[in-house]
Amino acid sequence: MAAKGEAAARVSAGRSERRQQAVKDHKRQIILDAAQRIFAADGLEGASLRAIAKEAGYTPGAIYFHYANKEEIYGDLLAASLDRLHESLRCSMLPVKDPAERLHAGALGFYSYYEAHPRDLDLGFYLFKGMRPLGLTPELDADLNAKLRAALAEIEGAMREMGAAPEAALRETTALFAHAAGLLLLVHTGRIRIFHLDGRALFLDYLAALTTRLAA
Amino acid sequence: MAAKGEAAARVSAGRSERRQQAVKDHKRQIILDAAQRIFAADGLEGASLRAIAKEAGYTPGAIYFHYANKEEIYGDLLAASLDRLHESLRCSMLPVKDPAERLHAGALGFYSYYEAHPRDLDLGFYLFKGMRPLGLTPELDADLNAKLRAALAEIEGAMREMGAAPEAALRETTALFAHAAGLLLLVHTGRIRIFHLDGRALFLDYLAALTTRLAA
Amino acid sequence: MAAKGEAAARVSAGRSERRQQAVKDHKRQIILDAAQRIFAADGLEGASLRAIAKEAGYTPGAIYFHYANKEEIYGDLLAASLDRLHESLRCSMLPVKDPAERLHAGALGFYSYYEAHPRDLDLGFYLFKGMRPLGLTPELDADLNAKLRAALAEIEGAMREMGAAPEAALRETTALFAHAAGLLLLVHTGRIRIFHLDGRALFLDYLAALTTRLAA
Amino acid sequence: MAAKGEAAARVSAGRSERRQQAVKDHKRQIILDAAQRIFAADGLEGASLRAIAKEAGYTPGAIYFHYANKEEIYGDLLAASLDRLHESLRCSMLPVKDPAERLHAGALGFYSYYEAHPRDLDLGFYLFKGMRPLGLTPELDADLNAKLRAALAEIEGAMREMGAAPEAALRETTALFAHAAGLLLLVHTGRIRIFHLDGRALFLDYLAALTTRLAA
DNA sequence: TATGAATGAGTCTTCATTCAT
DNA sequence: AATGAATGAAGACTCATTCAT
Repeated sequence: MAAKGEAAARVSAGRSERRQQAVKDHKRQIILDAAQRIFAADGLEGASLRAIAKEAGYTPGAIYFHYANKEEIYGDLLAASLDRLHESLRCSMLPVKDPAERLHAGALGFYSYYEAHPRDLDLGFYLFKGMRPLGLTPELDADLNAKLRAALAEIEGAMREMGAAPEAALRETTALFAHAAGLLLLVHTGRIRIFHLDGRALFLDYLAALTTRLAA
Repeated sequence: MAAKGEAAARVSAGRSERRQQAVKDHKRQIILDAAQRIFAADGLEGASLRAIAKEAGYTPGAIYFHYANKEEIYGDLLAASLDRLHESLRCSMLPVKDPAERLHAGALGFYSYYEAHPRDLDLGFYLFKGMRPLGLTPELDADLNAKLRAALAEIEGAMREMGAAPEAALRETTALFAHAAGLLLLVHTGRIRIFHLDGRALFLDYLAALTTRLAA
Repeated sequence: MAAKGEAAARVSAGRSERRQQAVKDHKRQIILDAAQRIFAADGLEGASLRAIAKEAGYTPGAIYFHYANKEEIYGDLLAASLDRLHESLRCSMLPVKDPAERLHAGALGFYSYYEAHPRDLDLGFYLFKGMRPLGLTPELDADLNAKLRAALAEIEGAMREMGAAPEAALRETTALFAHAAGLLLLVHTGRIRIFHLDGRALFLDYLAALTTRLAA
Repeated sequence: MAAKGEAAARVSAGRSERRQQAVKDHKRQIILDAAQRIFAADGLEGASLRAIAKEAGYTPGAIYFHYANKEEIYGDLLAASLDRLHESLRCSMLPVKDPAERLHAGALGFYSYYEAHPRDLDLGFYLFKGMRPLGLTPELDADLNAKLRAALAEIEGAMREMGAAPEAALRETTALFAHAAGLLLLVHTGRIRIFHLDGRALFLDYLAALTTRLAA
């Protein structure tokens, strides 16, 4: 009877644990959504923990039960953003059969995603405020890198299907990433206006040259 | 004799004015240097007026005699950086006769400058804190843009000497700028490590493709 | 039994809430008292949030948990003062039966209150720093005006009992208020000394004339 | 010859001194006018020495050659205001023959002056920030009091011509002053609106009662 | 006489974080 | 799990005043 009871307890504990975990995740999500809204409205610097807490319907102190600190929220926010990016790429590439066209779709999808969500790019690079090793734990950092790689792997894959060697595909994907990021920086900071040019047009130019290169 | 005395006085006044101006500039320079150091150590966000003043050997209030506000210091810092960039490009391009080689020298000089001075790139883009266009007055902003364009004009010129049409030269210069910026972002944030690649090598790849393109 | 428990819980919750509210009010009171002391010592302009916080045994930031800003403290201070005034008037008028005598008691009580608390009058008029209507929110302002009117209504009531028409009572009350304020200004600034006269004596003269007027 | 030379020198010194004094006064006047403008625009608290200096075309430090400190400027400002008040009263009373009418004209002139120049009343009472003996030297204070008395003496004189005993005239003048000041306080702070009454109308009521009193 | 530079103390307010309850 | 309270350090900026030149 005792064993039975224990087993039941264990099972019950398992269920209860799972439920608790679900509740926990849900609350984290609520905070995350609030952070996203605040962050979208006020930017990285403007978003204070107080504001996020308020938006989430919590007091500032309560946040610390769900997140160790502000950086962790940012990490989660970035992870979610990268997941959305990945999903977006998948959706736009999946229906396309031809590898070259798939590459085109994916690359443009990448550019478009960050064109539409400037803050997300900001978030992705916000560590670049002077190299301070701040924030993110190595694990979290590794996790974020993996997510980014996973998203870019879609594009890399298309290149390989086009016949690119693995190293070449990696190099071109990285270069593509850098090019898009650089252009978006110009676009979002308004610096592109100096040149009276259009970021998307320039990106299409780059894509055209890339396709030629890969075809050769 | 009276005339002579007046003339002397005028000259003396001119000298004194010039001296005063020189002293004034020198003081601004001291503050600017201090800002540069603080800024290099703590990043754009971390650099406080208090810290800058302390580093410069001033009280916070004293700064306001030389600069109207923090933004103005940033503006000056960026202007100085762009001037140094321009000077650096000129030095590395001037001795080179062949246009293609000059382009190569200039482009690499551009990349190298920001590779060596990560904060300067950060400074150049620091408005990208979430799209708020705040900060720099329109005049200052225009001035800074002009300085950037002047520096890039060196590279643009080389392209034109290689036979590129004006619009093409502008497009390619902008793209080059964006590509370098994107790569440097990857490098400085350490994100390049995800791909186990070298930023400079990637930039050289880009340059090679560009040269081919312009030659065609 | 469950119902009973719930009921108990509800009661307990009610008690706890009430207790919390009491604690909150108490803390506000502590700050208010500190503000009153600082304010009495250094005047309205001299009283800084820092000083108030220190006097209250708080850090400056802690004040903002209890008050949104400095103005709100002033508002509370003034509200408390007006309540004390009202209470004081009630106490001095209540025991007096004869309307004329009650008016006399009330009016003199009014004068005496501000004679004894110079800063409170200052507080009441502190918006007069050059007509800028800033400060108090409209709601708070309305609330304070209501408190003042409530206090003066005691005097107005006595006038009406003496047979004054409503409009006359209002006019005379307002005039009485103005006269007292003007005299107190002369007294507190020491300007009354120019005339070698006594403020209270002058106020009694005014009261005598007023009584005659109302009797007619 | 020596004597003659000395005399000439003395005379010349006298002239030069007088000229210097005139220049000095003129510069003080320039500062004073600037202060008046700034002060009218920004109020007592808002007017900073820097702003006044700038408005006067001086640097802050230069002000200290003409005024010992800010308070002294205020003192001069008040003195000038009181002179203007006096002049204003004289102008409005002089043409009126009948003493009762002259009193009326003077009293209303007094009210009107401060009604039109709210800041001047503020200035006159600004010491009332908690009794601090700040600022004005005893001599300056005495001077200002004399100016005020001189202005009010016009009104006092009219009362005496109406047959009032000296003490009664002084008392009534002081009371009139206080009444006007109290009403103006209510008007300028907007507090009069609580009562839905008009300051000037109330003052006229007061004047009517006063005239009756003095006629009796 | 005037400037330009500097001081030093001060202003109010915001922040991420901690902790007793 | 959450609150309400509090910390303490920091933020940019302003002030009247002084003083060498």
